[in-house]
Amino acid sequence: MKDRPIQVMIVEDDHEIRQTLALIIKGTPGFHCQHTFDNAEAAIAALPNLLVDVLLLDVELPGMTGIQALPKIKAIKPDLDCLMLTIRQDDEAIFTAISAGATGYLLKDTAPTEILKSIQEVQAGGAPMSMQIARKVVGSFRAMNESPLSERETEILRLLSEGMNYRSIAEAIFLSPHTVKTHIKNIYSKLHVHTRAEAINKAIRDKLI
Amino acid sequence: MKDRPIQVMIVEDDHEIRQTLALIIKGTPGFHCQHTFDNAEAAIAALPNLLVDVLLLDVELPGMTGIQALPKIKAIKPDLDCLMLTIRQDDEAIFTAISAGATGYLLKDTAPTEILKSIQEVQAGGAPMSMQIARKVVGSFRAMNESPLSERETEILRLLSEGMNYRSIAEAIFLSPHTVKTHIKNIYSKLHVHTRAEAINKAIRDKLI
DNA sequence: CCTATTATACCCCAAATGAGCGATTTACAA
DNA sequence: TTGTAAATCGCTCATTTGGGGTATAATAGG
Repeated sequence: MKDRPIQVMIVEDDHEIRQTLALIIKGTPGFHCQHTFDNAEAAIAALPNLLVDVLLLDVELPGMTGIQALPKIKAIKPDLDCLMLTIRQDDEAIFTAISAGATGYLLKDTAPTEILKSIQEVQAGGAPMSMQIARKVVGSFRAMNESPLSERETEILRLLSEGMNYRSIAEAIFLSPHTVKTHIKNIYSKLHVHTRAEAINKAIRDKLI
Repeated sequence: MKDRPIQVMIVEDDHEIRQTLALIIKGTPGFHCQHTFDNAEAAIAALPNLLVDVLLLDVELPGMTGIQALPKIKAIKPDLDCLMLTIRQDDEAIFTAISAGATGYLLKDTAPTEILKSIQEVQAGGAPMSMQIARKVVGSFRAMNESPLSERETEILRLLSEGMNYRSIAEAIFLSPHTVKTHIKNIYSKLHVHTRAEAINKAIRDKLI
């Protein structure tokens, strides 16, 4: 890879934390930190002219938040690796950030040495997360709230989502079309929807099918 | 927490790897490893009577694979933390495993000390992943393949998925119902589907909406 | 034992859908 | 300049859908 130091940029409104991080990074061989900002707006304005490998970005910032800034930053430098720093472990914020392009997500109580390690890990193609965060991320892959639908209903809903009509479904599972219709009415009722479209939408998003 | 050693169980068909792991774990203070198996069937049969905190489970096993075994294991001990071991970084397998309840996912070339660390991390509520895996997991939150649909079409498809009919959509975005209908026909054509149900199904799964 | 749930089946009917044909305008790339 | 894609608007018509009912039998769960 490259032999030059890893250029780290910091966007963090807390003066104390910002300086501490910068000092630690600058004091570590192989790391450089020339650019620090206390707000997202200034960082975005300066970014186009800077050489940066890894960005430490606070989530809770005055004015534009880190979450809001992230898409704009990625628009300027799509390949920049962004590590989010946060005090809160807010599920929503985590997933929003990751969707917006954050590569890792660290809690602010993470030890400085861990943060340095995370920066290296990001450079090496990893996705460092505080372990609490990692579990949340992994957990969201399941989120298998047990279905309110019966097996039969789930089966019918799946066929429905594949574009089949009453008659086809009835033939596929050896029922009367009337019965299929009744099941579908019950499905709608259970999912609190009134159309096929809503039912499929909800079913997929809730991982029912 | 507990003061007793962490009880680790290993299911791994490669004799070499299994013994090595067991020796390392047994040789480390705070860790115990009394139960090792070379196939999933035997492990599942024995599991109900064993005291186990963490399971190291090989993905590639003869007979029942680790992936297939995982749901059965979780059915017996829902709170058991399972770390999957694999040589391949197969996207599908990773997500299947995580969905089935794997807590972490390690590549077999992970250093033994890292594996010990991962076991501790799992016990502490984390979700250890090899860094390549972590990036895959994080990456899958985006997976924003650019859409074949135009903006207008995407907008209409979204409204469609919310259960609106032609007329409602037309009113919502100030168009003639005829136009809405034409757009929807074009959507079907682009997605290669013939019904609303299929379109919504495909759109959600492909992250178009 | 009683009740809720599930799975099954039927009827009527207004409204919505999808297939099959059109069409014009704008805009941008080849 | 000639296409091509996108966005807009129009028609007809057979088929499908969803809401409103009702009803039976079997199987749970309390």
